[in-house]
Amino acid sequence: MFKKVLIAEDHEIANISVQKTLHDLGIHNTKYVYYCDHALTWIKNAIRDGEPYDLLITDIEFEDDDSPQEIKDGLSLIKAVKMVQPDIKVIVLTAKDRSALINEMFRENQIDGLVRKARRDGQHLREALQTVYQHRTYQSPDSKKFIQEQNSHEFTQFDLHIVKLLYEGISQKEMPEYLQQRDIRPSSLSSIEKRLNLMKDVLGFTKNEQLVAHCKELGFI
Amino acid sequence: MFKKVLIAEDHEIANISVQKTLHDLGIHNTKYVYYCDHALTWIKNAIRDGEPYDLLITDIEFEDDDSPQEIKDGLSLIKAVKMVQPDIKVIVLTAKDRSALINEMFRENQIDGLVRKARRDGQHLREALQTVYQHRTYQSPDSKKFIQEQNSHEFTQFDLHIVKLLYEGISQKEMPEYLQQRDIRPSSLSSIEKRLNLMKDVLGFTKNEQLVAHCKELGFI
DNA sequence: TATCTCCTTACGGTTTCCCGTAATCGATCG
DNA sequence: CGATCGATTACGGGAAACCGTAAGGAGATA
Repeated sequence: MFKKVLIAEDHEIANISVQKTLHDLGIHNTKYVYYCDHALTWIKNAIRDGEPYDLLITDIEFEDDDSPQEIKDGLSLIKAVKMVQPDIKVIVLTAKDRSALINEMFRENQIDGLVRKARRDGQHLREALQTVYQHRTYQSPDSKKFIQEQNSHEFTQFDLHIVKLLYEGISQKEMPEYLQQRDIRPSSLSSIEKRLNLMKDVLGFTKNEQLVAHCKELGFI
Repeated sequence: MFKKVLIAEDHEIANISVQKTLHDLGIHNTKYVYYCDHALTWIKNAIRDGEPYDLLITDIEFEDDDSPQEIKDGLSLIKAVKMVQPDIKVIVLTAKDRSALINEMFRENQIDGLVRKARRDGQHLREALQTVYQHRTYQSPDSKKFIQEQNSHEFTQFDLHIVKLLYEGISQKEMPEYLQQRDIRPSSLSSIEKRLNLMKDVLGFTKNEQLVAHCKELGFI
């Protein structure tokens, strides 16, 4: 089993449980941190000392507080960590379902396991630890189901831009101007309308309100 | 300190930590359940056996799964529990900030403590346990701050109804019909428009998209 | 260069939404 | 009973969004 594990998770309550789970599995050399920046520092120091971590368990969403951080979310942390230690195993622990981002990370071999914070998450974490230790990838059942449901529409950068503008209160009529300023193409009102229609159609929505709420909920914007 | 505590929390990882926290404080007579219905049953049985619980620690959001439940969320659970045991102390543990609902529960003396799942939530839970045991109420600092920020607009039932309809993809034009069917008043298009304007005005929004996303994010709908 | 195709843009008619004003209703009070 | 005030509803003009169709442009191919 893994020997040396780093846990990056801002919620103290979640952090305690992960530690306890590892402890129960006989992993005693664990370090837990509440900030991404700290996580990266510990990873680097461990390499410097010739005793690198085997595994990083990290959340995705980290809350901002009064101590400003360089790295603000788990995905950025993973990228930074993989730069300095490409062979480290990574298990992601997340409350939200961000299928698009997560799928991409799996494809790029940036992560080895995904556990969604849900009813049986403790069990799933144990399974993930076992599976990833055997050099296989793991996804908790909830997230698998969700990803299957969810692959109905692949959002392009353009899609996300216009949804984000909607969320910021920009009217469709004003959008062409905004998009041109940012050198985003296409930029015409027609294209925006067409694209919004397509998204709503695929997702079974009738109103932009639903689309914006949906994207917000999934963490796309 | 409390002697007998019931924990209702669907996430196994959160549940483990709460148990551990209680254990560290010397509270060993704890029961943890993953469903609201189970929680109510245990409360009732404890009363029947003459050994009622001192304290209920409960989440608010419970995820649906394949085992259908009578009580689907923490607030309903609290109401049901208070019916059978009005003197039980209640600490709520929640990830989202539902200031309106929570404030109401505090006012009605339905809950004694509120801990938001955040960076220092373990610490806050310990503080809540101490404070509530002394018959005082407790709110974790995050939630206090949030409630202050948030009191810009007090959403009425009517407000939430129309926002919810928007979220469901109903056009404003169709809303009067819906509202009349459900005996909600007022129901005219004018009233709906006026109310939407007021909400957007207070919150500094220009579009319904923002309003819906905002309410969704705060768990109002 | 001519042609075909795909993507983008332009345009016009219809619906919905927005917003101000005026009429109606209902309860309270002198 | 009439007056008054607040809340609700009705209405109408103008703006934005919606939707189908047609025109324009860039790239690929022969």
